[in-house]
Amino acid sequence: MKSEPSAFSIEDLKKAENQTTSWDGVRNYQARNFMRDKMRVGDGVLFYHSSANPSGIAAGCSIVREAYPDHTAWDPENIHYDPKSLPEHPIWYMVDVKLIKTCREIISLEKLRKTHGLKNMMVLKKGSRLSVQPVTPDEWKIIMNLPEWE
DNA sequence: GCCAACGTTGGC
DNA sequence: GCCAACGTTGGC
Repeated sequence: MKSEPSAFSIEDLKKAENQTTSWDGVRNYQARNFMRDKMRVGDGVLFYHSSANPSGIAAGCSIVREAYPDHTAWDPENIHYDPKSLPEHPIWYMVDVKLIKTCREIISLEKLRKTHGLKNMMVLKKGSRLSVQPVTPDEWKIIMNLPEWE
C-alpha cells in the first residue's frame, strides 16, 4: 500500500492510536477491489513511501479490519470527497492497517530492483501507479529476509 | 461503444 | 519540473 509521506508517513503511523490507521482516500476502482475482495484480517501489508527520498518500503503491517465504507467520500470538506458515493450506496471502501514492524532503513526501489527474485514484482513494473498492489508469497518471503528490518 | 481530451501518479 | 503511463470523462 502506497502513501506519500508528506500526506501520511510511517512516522504518522507510529504515533497513531494503537499504531493503527484507516486507509482512507483510495479513489481508484482497481485498488478498491484489491482492498475489498482480497484483504482479510491478518494479511500482511507492505507500507510503501512513494514520491519520497528514497521511495521504498518503510514498514510491515497487518490488516486488522476488513473493507468498510470510506466515509471521507461523503464529506464535502474532505479532499477525497466524491458526490457519487452516498451513505446508502457507498462506492469507496477502506481497511484498517496496524503497524507490525518497521525498517531500520527504507528498503529503496533501487534495492528492490537489485534483489534477486523480485523482478516481476508489480511495483517494479514501468507505469505501475496503482496505490494498492498484490505481493506474492514468494516476494513477501524474500522481502522479509532482507537485512533492513529492525 | 469509441476515443480524444484531460487529470493524476510517481520516478527521475 | 518533466513527462510517460496510465485512468476517467464526456461528446458523439
